[in-house]
Amino acid sequence: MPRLSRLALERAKSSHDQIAAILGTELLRGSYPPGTNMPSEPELIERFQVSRTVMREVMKTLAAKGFVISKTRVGTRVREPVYWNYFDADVLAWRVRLGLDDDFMKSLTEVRRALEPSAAALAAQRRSSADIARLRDCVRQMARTDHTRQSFAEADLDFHLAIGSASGNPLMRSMASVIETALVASFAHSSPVDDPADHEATVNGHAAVVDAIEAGEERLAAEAILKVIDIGVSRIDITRKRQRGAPKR
Amino acid sequence: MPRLSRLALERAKSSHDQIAAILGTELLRGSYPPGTNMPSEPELIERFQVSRTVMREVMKTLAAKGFVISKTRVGTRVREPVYWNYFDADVLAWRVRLGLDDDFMKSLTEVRRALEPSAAALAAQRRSSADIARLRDCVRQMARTDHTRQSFAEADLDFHLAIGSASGNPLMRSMASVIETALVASFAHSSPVDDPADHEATVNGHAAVVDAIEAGEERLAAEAILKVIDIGVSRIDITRKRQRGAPKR
DNA sequence: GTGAGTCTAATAGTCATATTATATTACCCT
DNA sequence: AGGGTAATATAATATGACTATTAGACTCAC
Repeated sequence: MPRLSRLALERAKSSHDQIAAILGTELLRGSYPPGTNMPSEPELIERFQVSRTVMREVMKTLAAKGFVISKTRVGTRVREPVYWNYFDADVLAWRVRLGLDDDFMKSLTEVRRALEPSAAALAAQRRSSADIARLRDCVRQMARTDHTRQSFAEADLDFHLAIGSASGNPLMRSMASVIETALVASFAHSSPVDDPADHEATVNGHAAVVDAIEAGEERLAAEAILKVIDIGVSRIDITRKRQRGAPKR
Repeated sequence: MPRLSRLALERAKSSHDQIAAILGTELLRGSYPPGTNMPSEPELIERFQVSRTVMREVMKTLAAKGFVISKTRVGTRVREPVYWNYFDADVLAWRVRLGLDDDFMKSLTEVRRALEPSAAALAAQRRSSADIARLRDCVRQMARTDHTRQSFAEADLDFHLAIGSASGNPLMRSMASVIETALVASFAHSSPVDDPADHEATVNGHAAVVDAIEAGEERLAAEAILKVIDIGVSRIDITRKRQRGAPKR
């Protein structure tokens, strides 16, 4: 099974995707202030050296994600950030590539702390045996001792996606798949596998979530997953402080 | 201020948007099973009687929203629903147009019950005076006695958007704007303005949320907004039962 | 037979150009 | 001055040609 780089921001896509990523990143960075116009079609064509067709399809992509809106005779206007679809795999990938600053991580964590306990509680309500089997399997994968940061991150991702599925709510599931992907990217900086004690604690935390779900204990499940999230966050904080104190590169 | 039809599903857009809406709706309805191919470009061109340019841009839009993925020589394949961007204003609008069945409303409510209390709690944490003033103003608007269903729905929408803003979390704000829009559409069926007592209770419920936020009482704010949500849900349930019992049209 | 290489054809991707629709601006007429 | 109208800039749509990619068939050596 070739599950190479689900997390890695894939490279060498079509010219379309590359340009969309470039402009999307620039928009996220604020290079084109909301309410103003993007450069006109001819300018962008000149800049990227592509045909009008490609340029237009890129703009359609950005429009579909809520970044811009094109109107005849007025040009392509940048919309207010409120309308941007942050919950989009591409957008989040662009955002991640821009850097995981503290503010962004904080926002993401807040959303996660809001959603995941609810998802876990719902899972405890429905608790189909298939879902529980899948969750158990995820925990088993996480417990393996031969993990790289990357492989552990993927196992962790699978677990949280499984929670989303087990909630039985397609909207939850959809959000989970997007948010977690971004979150897991942070494992590049700090990972439980760096420390056996941390690893064990993390695995046990996840196992506790499954236990609570299987027992149908909604409240317990919610609390357990909250604990898992907070452990992860504190690890990131610690790592950051340490890096700030003695920057390695 | 021309705030005519923020909720109304606008009509007579470009051929592009119309076709995207049609295909998007069909996808949501399940007319094209995940994993299968969409009709080929020529077929779709034939069906909609548009140029290849337009057809391709429509496909780009659907691809940008996660519905399909196009590859040379294999065609345009429908992706698994997990990847669909439900949290997209257009997608949700299509979904709403498809009908607000019980399952969907339930999913939406579950997400709302997860997110809004957190947003309110965060708002209580930060509680800028500007945000509180804005919220108070929203409540004042809701309290007006000359509301139509539509105008009340918009005032309600504004309130929940303001909560999202006050949370200080751009991701929360972004989700709020999408979810609420769909939710508010349900006011077409049942609205607090139909019953003065209901109206008053609803307004008081919202005011209580603002009070809690102003006082910095996170827990209280979360509980208060949960109550507001649940009142709305029970109204919808009651209306539905009544309609089922004695269908009016 | 089996497997590695090669060819073919189907399909989306890209390009270039022309025409049309629409909104802004400025102008003109009353 | 006001309201309609024409000029104009810009994106929207159309068309047809060419390119790139790759699934699937086909070939051939072993």
